[in-house]
Amino acid sequence: MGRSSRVQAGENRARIVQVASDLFRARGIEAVGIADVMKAAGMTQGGFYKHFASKDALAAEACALAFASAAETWRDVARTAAAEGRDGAAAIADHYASVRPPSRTCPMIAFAADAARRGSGDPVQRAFREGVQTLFETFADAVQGDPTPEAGEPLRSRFAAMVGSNLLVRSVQQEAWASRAAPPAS
Amino acid sequence: MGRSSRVQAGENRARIVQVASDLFRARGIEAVGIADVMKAAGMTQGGFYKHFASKDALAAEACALAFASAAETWRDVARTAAAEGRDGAAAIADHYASVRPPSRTCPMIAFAADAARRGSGDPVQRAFREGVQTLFETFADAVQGDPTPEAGEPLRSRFAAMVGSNLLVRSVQQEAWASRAAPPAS
DNA sequence: TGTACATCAGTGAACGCGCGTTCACTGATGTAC
DNA sequence: TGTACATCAGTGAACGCGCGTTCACTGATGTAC
Repeated sequence: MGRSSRVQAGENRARIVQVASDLFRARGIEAVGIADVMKAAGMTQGGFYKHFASKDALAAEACALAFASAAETWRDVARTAAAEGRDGAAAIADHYASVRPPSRTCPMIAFAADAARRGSGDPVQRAFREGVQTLFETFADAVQGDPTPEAGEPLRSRFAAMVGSNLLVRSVQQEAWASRAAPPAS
Repeated sequence: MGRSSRVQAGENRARIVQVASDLFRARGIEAVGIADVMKAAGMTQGGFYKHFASKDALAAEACALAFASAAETWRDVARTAAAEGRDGAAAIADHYASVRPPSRTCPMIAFAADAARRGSGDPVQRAFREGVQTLFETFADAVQGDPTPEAGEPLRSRFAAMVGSNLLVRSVQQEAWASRAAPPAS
């Protein structure tokens, strides 16, 4: 096999990021090797450095993609709920509490420990910070169309409670920590 | 240097667990090596396996110690608050939100990702689950003496919000995510 | 209480392994004329 | 449109390195008499 076309190379690069995003979410950045990622993308590990300067550079892009993917799902959930007259933020919260496969673990939970241990200039830290901001804004936008804004409970607290509950459910692995019944929605 | 006395050996073992607990909380289990732990405990790495069957076995004990240490601090905080007529649970929440050195990172946050990725039979997972239970009970005990139990907000939600807020503050590294002003208390 | 011996906590070097990264090479793709 | 050459995406093996773990050894501690 010789050189791929530029279009193919671009597709290969995108697939590496996509596959890495899923693997890092499921198993953590440290626990996944370059060889694992490249194999899952259908290539050999030698070609990795034709696309990325380092594993950290890939991690930053994969982290950003995970947040972008989650935000898009949230928007869909809120839009569907709004179309049915339900509260978008409550729909997001319900969706968020539902069980998902490891590759769809909330990126805030999957990458929090890594982000916390990296300096503020680190590219992964930056992707994490921007990703949290995006998710919070998506959540806030969904609540603004709500005709019954529950006064008194600041939005950030609701958001934090949602995240904290999910963290405890996933890590303790007992449903007792779920804040509400998980719907079968994906 | 030859053999240590049984008393000294016991002290050495306890010091290894204590030092590992701090290092694992600060940097994560994977990022800390046996050699790091032993060096911090004032010994060489060869002696490690005279005390523990594996790194995982140490991790489980270190995790349990971190939770026990946190729970003891919470009890002190609640006791002091109660003696001054303040609400114990609120005092714990204030303390919890305060900035601490990395070695005093909340064990729920430091070990959550690891615990979530381990099976339910794993010793670290077990230590984590029991530790969360202990912290929650400590929190609940502190609130029971509260003459003004805020009705409507379940205790688990308050607890989850506290944890989620802390997770976001530490990982995003921006104080905007703090649920309340952090007091200088240690 | 002393003495001779067995035990075993701790040392320091080595082992195998998997990791991130590098590199010489290949051959299809892209470019210049 | 064809042809000759340069480019470079991908291959597969190798490189150092640090990790968890093992091991032969040491000598103070603990034990038996």
